[in-house]
Amino acid sequence: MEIAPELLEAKRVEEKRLPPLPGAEPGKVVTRLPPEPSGYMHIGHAMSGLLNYLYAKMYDGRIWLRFEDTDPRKVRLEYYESFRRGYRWLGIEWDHEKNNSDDMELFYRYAEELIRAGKAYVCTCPVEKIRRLRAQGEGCEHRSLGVDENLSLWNEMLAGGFREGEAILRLVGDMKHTNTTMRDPALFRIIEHKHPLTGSRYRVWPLYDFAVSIEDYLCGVTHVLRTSEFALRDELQNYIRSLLGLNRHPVYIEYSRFEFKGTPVSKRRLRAILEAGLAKSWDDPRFPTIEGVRRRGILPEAIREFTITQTGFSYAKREYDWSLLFAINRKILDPVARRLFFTPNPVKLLVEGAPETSIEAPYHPSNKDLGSRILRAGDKFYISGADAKKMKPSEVYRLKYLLNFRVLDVRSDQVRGEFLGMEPMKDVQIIQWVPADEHVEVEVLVPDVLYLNDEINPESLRVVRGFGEMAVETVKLDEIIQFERFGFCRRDSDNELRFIFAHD
RNA sequence: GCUCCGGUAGUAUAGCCCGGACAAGUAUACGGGCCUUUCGAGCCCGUGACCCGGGUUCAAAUCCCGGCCGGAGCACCA
Repeated sequence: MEIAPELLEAKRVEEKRLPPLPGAEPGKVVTRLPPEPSGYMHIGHAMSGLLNYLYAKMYDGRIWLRFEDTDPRKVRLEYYESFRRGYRWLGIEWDHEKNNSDDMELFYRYAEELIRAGKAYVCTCPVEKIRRLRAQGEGCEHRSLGVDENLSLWNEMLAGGFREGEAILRLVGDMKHTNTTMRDPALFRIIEHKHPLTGSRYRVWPLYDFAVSIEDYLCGVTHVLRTSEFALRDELQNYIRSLLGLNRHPVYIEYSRFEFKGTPVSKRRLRAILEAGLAKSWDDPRFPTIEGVRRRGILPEAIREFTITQTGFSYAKREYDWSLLFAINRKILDPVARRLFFTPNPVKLLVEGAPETSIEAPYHPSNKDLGSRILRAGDKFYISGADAKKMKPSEVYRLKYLLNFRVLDVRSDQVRGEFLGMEPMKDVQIIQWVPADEHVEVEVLVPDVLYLNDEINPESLRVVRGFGEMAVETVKLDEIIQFERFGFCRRDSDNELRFIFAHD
């Protein structure tokens, strides 16, 4: 029985679904993308963002893009854009956008409300003392200050009466709580540093838990999908909201970070690579940054499918093998990528008796829409050095689409053979080639993992040079093609024939 | 150190809540075969896992206890 292939395909896609979201009602789900614009977006952000987006979509809900930008010292304008660009590239469409720094006045009002309710106090202890006391589970003398006194201290903070580090606003929590985040956490601190969006207008900045609690309420967020380092904060954030009468809490789902073997996402370790001179920029194809991953030829659809099929809400540490992502990428690429000839480390080949001719070669073995090109040939060629090296006299090979030849002799700089005919022969090794007088120089960057066994891999980027057939010039910037028997490569430069190897 | 949370093949996961058709499913990787004018794709076959020990039960990957290992948090970062 014949089954229409498109039905099979539909079934395949149908099966790839995220597990149901607890407590989700169609049409009512609201999620959020909460990047901190303090670095370039990387693949971990991408997968986490995708999860939030996909669930919003799955339940016909809405999603916010909300920048968690309340540490002026870390935040930079270019990073906001990095995230917007990254999300867009992934096909994530957000319904609303805002910054936490938009709501400073509101945060101040809520702070005052907390102080008036006797639930927050200004603490002027030195940091070390605060840390020590929190560890010991004991409060300091400021905890018992009166509301009026706290109010005037708070206003003094806002007015600039304290310098950075001299005073913070703290929540009245529970100094004995086993969840240490509940032990009178800091709500606001003073930062004397220009913010890229608000300039010098504010000097008292809310901390994460305070800003997030309020923003998640304001945005009507129903589901928070985030990595596990936040797990202990659910309780705190719910508590802050309830003190403020904001009694609608999201469902929290936490999971371990998404990391790839040999490819750290930590800024510290990536910077070490940069400082060691092993990479020049954050968009290096070996980097897990979105730009790096994109340059490497990974498709957004692949990341999307990967997130849906290979991901789970596991707390256990995980380290994905790149091959898992490559396999998906390859399956997407295979039916649409043009096939071209490339001869790395080329060696000359002379086929005695080969006629002057030209052949038409399809760009794809089965996808005819991709068209074909004409290759002209005489008796002189270049073939891949690796192929030449394997050849032994009397062996028979076929230059793909062109002719068969028998090896006469093999030297390090040239292989000589005799022409055996044009028609394909059975059980003959087929190799790629370019005409000796009609080819272009091609350079392929081959990225590998940055770290091997926890140490910097000094050979994480290889450069392969060789000759490509003339049609390589028709490959557009960003187009991903397959150099036959070499691998899928993306053109990385507009004016040079420089490619980046994705995977085989 | 303290507090949480985990541990299913090399890797990533399904199953665990509600114990039984799980002699553990899938993907990837690996091995073999078929197909193919690519060492790619596709198709077929195969190797490979419930951290350890005890307990509960007719029955445990699933429940309980202990151990070991791993992760996260213990910020005036997010």
